[in-house]
Amino acid sequence: MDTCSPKQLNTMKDLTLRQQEILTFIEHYEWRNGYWPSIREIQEKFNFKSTNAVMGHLRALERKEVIERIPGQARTFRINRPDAPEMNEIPEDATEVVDIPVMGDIAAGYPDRVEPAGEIGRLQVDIASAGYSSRRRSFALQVRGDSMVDAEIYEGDMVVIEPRDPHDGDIVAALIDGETTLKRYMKKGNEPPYLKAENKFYPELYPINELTVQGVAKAVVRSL
Amino acid sequence: MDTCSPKQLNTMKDLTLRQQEILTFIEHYEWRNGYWPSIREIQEKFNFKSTNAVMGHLRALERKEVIERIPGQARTFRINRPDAPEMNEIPEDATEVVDIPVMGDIAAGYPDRVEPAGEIGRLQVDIASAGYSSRRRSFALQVRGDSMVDAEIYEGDMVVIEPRDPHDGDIVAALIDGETTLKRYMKKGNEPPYLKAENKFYPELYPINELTVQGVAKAVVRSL
DNA sequence: CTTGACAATGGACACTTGTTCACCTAAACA
DNA sequence: TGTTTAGGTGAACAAGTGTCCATTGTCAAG
Repeated sequence: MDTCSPKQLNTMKDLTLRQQEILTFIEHYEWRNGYWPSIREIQEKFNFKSTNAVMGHLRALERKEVIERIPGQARTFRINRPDAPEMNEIPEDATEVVDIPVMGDIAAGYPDRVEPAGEIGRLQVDIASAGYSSRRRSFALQVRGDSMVDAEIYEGDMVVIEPRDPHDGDIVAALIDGETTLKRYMKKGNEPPYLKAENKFYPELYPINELTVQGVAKAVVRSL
Repeated sequence: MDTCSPKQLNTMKDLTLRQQEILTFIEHYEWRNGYWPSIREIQEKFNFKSTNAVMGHLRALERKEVIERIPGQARTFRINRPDAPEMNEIPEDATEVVDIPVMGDIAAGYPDRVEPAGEIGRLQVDIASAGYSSRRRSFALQVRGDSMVDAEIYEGDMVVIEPRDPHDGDIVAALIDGETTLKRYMKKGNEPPYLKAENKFYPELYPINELTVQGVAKAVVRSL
């Protein structure tokens, strides 16, 4: 633990491959399930024959201050993410911000299979303005195409989707022809609902059934 | 200014006062700590003499489908939000999103730990102790004016600012005339840097000094 | 009065889960 | 060559924790 080459510090990123895998699994598990994994669940995931294999890694992660734990208590983790560097004064009209990891791959239907693709980057979103209500299981989609330009949503933007039933006028993520696209959900009175592209050059209407809508767009995020 | 409070979102009508209290505590606890409470922690909070008092309420909440639990497993809850039915299917190209619940009105600073004392506090939550505590020095600004329309940033958008040193071409939050505004930071070669509005009708250049730049815009968020 | 929902007590039991001790292997140093 | 570090096995223990039993009391509705 000495080493002491001047620049060498435990800067959070000198994790072993194995340690990184463990960490990723823990974070991912929590996202999928809403609660943290137990030691033995981690053990099982990595086919360890002993819980102590997990313990070793957790101790390492704790030593490197990547995670925090409450000794003796079940399924209690805390992930330490790096802080932004300190700088100038914070404006008074600033609002608090959410940290959103953008993960590279996700399983088709998020059940089990999530291999450590790791995160592509992190987005930070002001939560109050994003209007989240669902704590987890929201996800982001990257916009392809120009079908929503009239709503000022452009190619490459990230759209935060919250799974829930749409109301008239909502922008929704809809599964059409096996692909997820953004459309505006329209439902007037007792008429059957339909989906509509927000581009005057795409005056298409789409039929809709129960399973088409995957969620409602809550916010647009454009990374700069 | 909507405070992103957890309990307001599920206005459970058929819940007893006591059940509502329990539910609120569970949500609040998870909020503060990043993991769920154990039965006995709930018991202690309400000064029950028996864990079975808690069990009764939890069973009731389950029966009313307000919460879900995994039998026999510790600290595993799932809150059924009224407006969020079970997700249909997650698109394959979805990216993962984790959000942190954030209380609204702590904009002016980063308050120290505010314990809800005996009460089920509704006002302020210690973000720092939340599981995801992260780059909490970042902040968001709401855009006023049209000085950045050419960068497709419109009035009302939220811009996420990360406090750090700018590079050429970055969009920055700058303190000009006592007000924080968005400008593009320009620095070519050895010439002194300057700030520039992204609107062809505002061809202004602003002098810059060390303290002007408060941070770099990382993302634009538009609430839908 | 009876019934049923709601609220709570007290104690006991068994599974879940974190933790630890002893011991092993392989690679990296120095 | 010994020493350290990362990674792992195996078994066992104790605390954390969910669960269930039997009982008591209140209160509103039928």
